[in-house]
Amino acid sequence: MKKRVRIKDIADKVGVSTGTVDRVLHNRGNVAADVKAKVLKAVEELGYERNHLASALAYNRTMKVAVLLPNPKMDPYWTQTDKGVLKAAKFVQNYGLVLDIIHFDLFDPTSFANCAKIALKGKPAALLFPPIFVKEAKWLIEESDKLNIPYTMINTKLNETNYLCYIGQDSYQSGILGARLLNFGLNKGETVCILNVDYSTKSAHHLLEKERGFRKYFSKQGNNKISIVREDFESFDKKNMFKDFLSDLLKKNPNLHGIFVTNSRVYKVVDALKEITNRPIKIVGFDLIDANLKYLQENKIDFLINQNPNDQGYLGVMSVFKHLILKESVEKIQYLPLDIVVKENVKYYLKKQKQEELML
Amino acid sequence: MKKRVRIKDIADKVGVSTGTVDRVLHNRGNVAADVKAKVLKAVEELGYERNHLASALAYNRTMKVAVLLPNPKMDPYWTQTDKGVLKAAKFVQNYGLVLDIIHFDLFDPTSFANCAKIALKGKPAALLFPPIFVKEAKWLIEESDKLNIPYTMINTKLNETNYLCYIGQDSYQSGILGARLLNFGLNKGETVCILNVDYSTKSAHHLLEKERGFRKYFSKQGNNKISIVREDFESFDKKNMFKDFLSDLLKKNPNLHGIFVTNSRVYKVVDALKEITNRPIKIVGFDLIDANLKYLQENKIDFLINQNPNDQGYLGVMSVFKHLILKESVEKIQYLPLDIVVKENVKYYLKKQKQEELML
DNA sequence: ATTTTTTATGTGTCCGAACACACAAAAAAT
DNA sequence: ATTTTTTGTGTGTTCGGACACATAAAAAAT
Repeated sequence: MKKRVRIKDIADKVGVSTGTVDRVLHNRGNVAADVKAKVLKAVEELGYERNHLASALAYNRTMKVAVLLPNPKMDPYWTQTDKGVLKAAKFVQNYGLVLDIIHFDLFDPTSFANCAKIALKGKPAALLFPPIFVKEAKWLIEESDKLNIPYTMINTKLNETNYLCYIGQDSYQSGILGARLLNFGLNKGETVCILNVDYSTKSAHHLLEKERGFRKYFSKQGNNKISIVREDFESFDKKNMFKDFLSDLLKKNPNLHGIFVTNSRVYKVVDALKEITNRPIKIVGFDLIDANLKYLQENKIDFLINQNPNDQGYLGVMSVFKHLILKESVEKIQYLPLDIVVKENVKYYLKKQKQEELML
Repeated sequence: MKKRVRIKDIADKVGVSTGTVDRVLHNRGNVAADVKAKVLKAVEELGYERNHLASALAYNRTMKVAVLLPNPKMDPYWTQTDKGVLKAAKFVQNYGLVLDIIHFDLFDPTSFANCAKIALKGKPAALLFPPIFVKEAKWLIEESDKLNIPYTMINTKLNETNYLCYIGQDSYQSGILGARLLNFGLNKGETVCILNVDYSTKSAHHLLEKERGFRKYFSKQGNNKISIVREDFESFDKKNMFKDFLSDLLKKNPNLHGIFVTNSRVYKVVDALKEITNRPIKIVGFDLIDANLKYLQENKIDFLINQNPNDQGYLGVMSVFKHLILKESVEKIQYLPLDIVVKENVKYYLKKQKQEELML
């Protein structure tokens, strides 16, 4: 196995100094056209590839990347994303990328706006944030465009913006997937329910997309094998009310044998159901939170769909890394994988979530 | 965000030279006990972490890792593993790990033995191989133990060996998973078939484990809801024979509504079935090969279970990297994730297979 | 024709860590 | 007490690449 080609090797071959090769490689100018051509040819012929390690070492300056995230203490979902960011941070710091992680209040647009200002004040080389608050995010995007700072958006996509990369969940597709799984388990003539619980405006878009996907799947099948009902329940903490609500639902739909819970609150559904009926009902929900995992183990939840928010953070940072350090092109839209999780394979995904350590 | 602590920083704090700190960090000896203690304390206090980039750069020697793999041209499965290895190779070469990839003939033990000899002759710092041929592999293992060369095994585990790490598929668990999926789709009184096709001794162990897991799942359920039959078909290329075989199977089992194909030949089952019956039969098989993917898209295969052989190669190399370069401990047994793949989420896994590029 | 400016190229230092070498002080052998 | 050996410590060079600086050659301005 031949050893790696260095700048020096190219310089020797062409008969110039390393400085000149360096100028060519970085397009610093001040190189005669013919020499430049010769160098480029040698680069090609020898198959030169930059040594990113030495490069990062010599470059010896840290680029700052401002990362805006909701305070991880406020929400388990964002805790995960935060962890993913932190893990990536450790990796990229070797290459001189320093993350400036700024936490804002998930429920306060003003807090986001303030943090955005702070972020920009630090003169970052790139930005990473979820544009949860549209108005405030648009301001940030405008400023970034003016200052020519690339930004990666996660979680929520704002169209008609000039982002480097978007990383997030594919809600529509996850709805389709949920339908697919329930359809596999249900028989002709049975009814399935799309259940939105703890409905809030912030998640409304995602939930609607899931419903749209869900319905799309069945309409595509075209056989009317299964009928669909949709129900929302908002004031969710009132457990008794919820039980009544579900009892009512079951009474009205005697053939209801499947429930698609559009978010992570699926455990609450199981909680309530087991006290009011023993009708076999197949249940599909989202997210590997502890309460859900417990019921998954007990076979009370059939499938959990997982879109690891950890990855969202990790990949977000990596997109910036690829752009800034490796200077490679970045795929503009990256949807998180939709993992189908059952009791029998859950351990692999939990391990991944806990460690995700294979890459340093 | 504070900048990284260097060896120099420690040296300054303790009042010694960088050489001394270096000696402490590498346990090179020749350091006074009290000085060593002080250095260690400073390391702790300042939170020093080695800069792997600079370290690899300065170390400036390549360690060779011999990788024994079946010739990738002979088998799509091993093509994948090979790719995973190659990808990891590119990553680790920056750190001075050079892979010496040696291909042997998948069907020839002598070839493996010869390649093993070649591998050892190169005086590698570590070994990576699938111990497919037990006798020959044991010889290699003995030699490695004598020479004190660490080795990682992939694909097949040889017990009572002193391996650094084993990475492979969890066949038993994948059998359980297959049962779980079919059980979800089948109704009381229906029959399911475990079908081994293209049975060969080399894969016998894996197939038996899958069957064991499959049966275990149903016996655990304990409700006798589903009855199980097991069938083998060996001379598989004879398509007409296979059709007759399947026709016969269907006739004998009028309630057969599920088939668990224990390997990647599931597409052949679909091929044959569609010409002899229109009975609805739910089908679960393995591996994301093109022929299977086609039927997955057409809803003729319900689930494919995927254990990315790519990962096997990648993680195998990384285990050696972690051990040799990062000097971190390595998890001894790493089973590959069991991905449940349906038409609706297949694209994520294909993408992963094609690129798997997030980490350089 | 001479001076000034621009363009092209080479040289040297640095990044953080690894390790060879030099050398003093301490310990052991004479 | 002197010489030899061992032990402890500091210095200097190196890895591959980035970039500041120096300088020579060519082009432009006077």
